Amino acid sequence: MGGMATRTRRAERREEPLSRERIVETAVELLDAAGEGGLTFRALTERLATGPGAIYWHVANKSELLEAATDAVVAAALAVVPAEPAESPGSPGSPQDGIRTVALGLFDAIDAHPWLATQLSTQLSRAPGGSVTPRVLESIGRQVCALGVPEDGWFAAASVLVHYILGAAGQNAANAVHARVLGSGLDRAEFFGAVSKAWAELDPDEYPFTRAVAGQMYEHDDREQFLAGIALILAGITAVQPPAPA
Amino acid sequence: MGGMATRTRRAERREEPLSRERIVETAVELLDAAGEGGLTFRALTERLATGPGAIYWHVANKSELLEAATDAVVAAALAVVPAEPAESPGSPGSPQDGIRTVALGLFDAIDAHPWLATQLSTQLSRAPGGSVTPRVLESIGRQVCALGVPEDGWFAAASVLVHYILGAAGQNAANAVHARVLGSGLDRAEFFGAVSKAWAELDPDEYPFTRAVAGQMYEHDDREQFLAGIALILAGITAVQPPAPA
DNA sequence: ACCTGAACACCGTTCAAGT
DNA sequence: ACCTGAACACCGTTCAAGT
Repeated sequence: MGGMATRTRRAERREEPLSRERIVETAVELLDAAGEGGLTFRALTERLATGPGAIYWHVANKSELLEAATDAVVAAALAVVPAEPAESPGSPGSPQDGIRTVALGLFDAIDAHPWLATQLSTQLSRAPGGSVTPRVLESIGRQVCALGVPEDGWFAAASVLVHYILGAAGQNAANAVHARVLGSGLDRAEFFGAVSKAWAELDPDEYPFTRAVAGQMYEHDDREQFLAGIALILAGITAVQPPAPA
Repeated sequence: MGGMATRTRRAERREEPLSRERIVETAVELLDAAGEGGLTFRALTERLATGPGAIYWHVANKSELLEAATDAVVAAALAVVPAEPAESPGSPGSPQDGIRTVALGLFDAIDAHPWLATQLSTQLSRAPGGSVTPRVLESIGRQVCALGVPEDGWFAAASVLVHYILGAAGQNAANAVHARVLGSGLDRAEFFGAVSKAWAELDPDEYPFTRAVAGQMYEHDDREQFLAGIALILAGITAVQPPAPA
């Protein structure tokens, strides 16, 4: 919607009136910048140049604000994946591709907003009346259906997928944060070196598996590893319920 | 270690000197009683009849205390499962049984201590130097090995299992807490009724899967549902890597 | 070495008062 | 209807001082 005079736009981002939307937007910025501890009513009031009362006029409390922030980011992340998986027969995407797309969409969203991991897990459990649980459930549920899983297997398949995606993506994001915090340059190597070292010092009799897997854990590409887990689950889904006959 | 005189035991639980162990023990009690919000240095000092400084002498800060509490409970939960899965050829437990045992052990521990779910997820990501990550990883890793999975598949298999177990158990525990809070009597039905109702009111075009799965979600036994997910994963593990030839 | 307890900086939330 | 900002109750943590 172009304006004719650039002058009238001088108000820029200043003084647009406070709104729930603007508050949520600012909350996301604070969370991105400093994690869960960065979202504070003081920081919010400073950034929005108001008092706490103004915020409480638009938002009930902090947890509602967190829920709204989570929902906004998740909705944006899932908006990219097409609603109808592989609609036409000749279309390029298999249901498996659909699941990978949704999974990677959430993986990347959590990578970009590490606070999402904790928040999503929390809200999947609490606040079932909220909008974020149905959103996530629906987006992967559709792909599960498209896979031809019979109805009584829907819940198990969706559960395993959701919990794995959230858990693995959360761990990846946390690792990335650690690496970032430790310094710049060879962050990643340093961080993983520290972990490997700690684990290598474990008692070989008590922790043989952990020691053996320590290297494997960080050697490969994150997304590749993540997708290996998805592949395992997909194999399980189709093994439990043989694919529908053509 | 029997004492001869019962009189000398009169000190009972009173006035045993403050120790890190006693602090952690009390922390677990507070967490069990009132969840994560129940663990406070004020509550701790009151219960232990000291000042905050005394606690800080034995414990560095709150997050170290949380980690210690988590480790204590997890260690106790995993102590029941035998270290060596199906050692002798004729022994009753298959590797699959071993995995189910570990999974249910964690499931029950989280059910008994709902705060464990969040804590475990957090500590699996952060604090890789801690003791709880190796403990969990090792206990299910051994079973994965026993399953005959080749070494390059260890990480994926263990990842999927750990994340599913923690996620699903956490959700179950949260549901149980909600039901408990809502009242007594037909708690569970009421709580799930509320969720079902909220979901039934979703737009049928936008949320067909969520609506369809809502009933399925709460109809069946929790543990049975949980084990269905485990079965799916086990199928995936053996499908990706065919069982070793006899 | 171990404990006391006042004090500090900070948090979410409320509310009478303004416009 | 929407915003201000002082005030409240509570939090984790510190530290000089005791024993």
